[in-house]
Amino acid sequence: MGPRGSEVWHTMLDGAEAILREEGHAELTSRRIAERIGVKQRLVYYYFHTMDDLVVALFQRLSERELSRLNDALEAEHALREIWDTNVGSTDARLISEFMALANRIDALRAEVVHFIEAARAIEIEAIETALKRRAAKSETSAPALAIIASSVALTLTRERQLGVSLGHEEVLKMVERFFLTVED
Amino acid sequence: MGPRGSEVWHTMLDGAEAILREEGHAELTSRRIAERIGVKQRLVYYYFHTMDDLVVALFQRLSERELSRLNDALEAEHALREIWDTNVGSTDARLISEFMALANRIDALRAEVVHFIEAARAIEIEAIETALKRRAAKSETSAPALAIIASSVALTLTRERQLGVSLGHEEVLKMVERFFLTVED
DNA sequence: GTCTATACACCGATAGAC
DNA sequence: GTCTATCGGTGTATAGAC
Repeated sequence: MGPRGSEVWHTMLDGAEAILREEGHAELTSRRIAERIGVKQRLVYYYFHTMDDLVVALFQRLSERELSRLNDALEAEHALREIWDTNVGSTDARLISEFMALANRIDALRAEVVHFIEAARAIEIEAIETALKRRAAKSETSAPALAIIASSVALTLTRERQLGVSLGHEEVLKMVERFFLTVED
Repeated sequence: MGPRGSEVWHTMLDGAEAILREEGHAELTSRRIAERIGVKQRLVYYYFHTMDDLVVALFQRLSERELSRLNDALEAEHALREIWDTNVGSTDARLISEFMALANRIDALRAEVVHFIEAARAIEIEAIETALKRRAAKSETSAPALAIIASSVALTLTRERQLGVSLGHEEVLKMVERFFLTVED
């Protein structure tokens, strides 16, 4: 396995990520990656033993960045709102759906996905608990339940917006806004 | 295009659906379908001009069945609970994720997915409105918002259960149960 | 309606030179 | 570390016989 973390290594993952976002996993081949970043196909197999390894590494890199981002948000004043806005505003639903389909097939990727979901949820639960405590409001509300609801809805809104569906979106956004007003300023 | 709705036509879609559920779209090829149902590959192209056509037809068949099921549930006494239980209990999250990824690539499929989401949501909104009216409770609650929340959460719970994640599931199920007790006896 | 046979493209992966 | 060259396999799709 080639030097993990090297410049070329990152360049290859950059190319792979762009292909996955723009064209989907059917086009995510060693040849397309090499063509895109201007090297020969053989080199991809120098840095990643198999294409599955490359996909797992790509998800790991993305997962680490996202978890780091979530941890940073935890320090912000309005952590909840920041997490929500980012999830709804800059999540790439297509990228996620491609990874989900790939995880059905690649065991190592599925393990990474599970780890990410659990780690992200733990952070989000913490953000919600902090917000609820600060307002000392509705202590009977379950933070884990809210965490699942919020992340589920955020993903759905993003996916549907990208598909071109908007039925009910306005109403749910209003409801979320009302919730924020009760727990954060 | 071969006889749509004929016996062989359905057999082919049955095989395709099984492959998609069990092995994913990477294995959904004309050769594998033919092998699985015991015909020659050429025949697949007699009934479906292209593999994309087959995928679209498969989703349409599934979509029609699901919408019909939802409409039937609307007639039941506890429509909401029935819809919820089916969504959480017998939805195949893997099948959905495979279709989602395919929809990123196949325009005609994306159009079918959009139609399904909108039709299903309309039915679910109706079920929620009926339940809310019957109890004359919380008339300020938005049915479209609840519809999005419920379907989002149901899909997440199903997907995560199949992945092996359970963090927060118990809490959200309790919350749903409490909601049912307030609108449906 | 179902078959045999095949054209053609592209894939993952490896051998081995420089 | 990057390359040329290549192998074996599989995919979509079509020509055309029966």
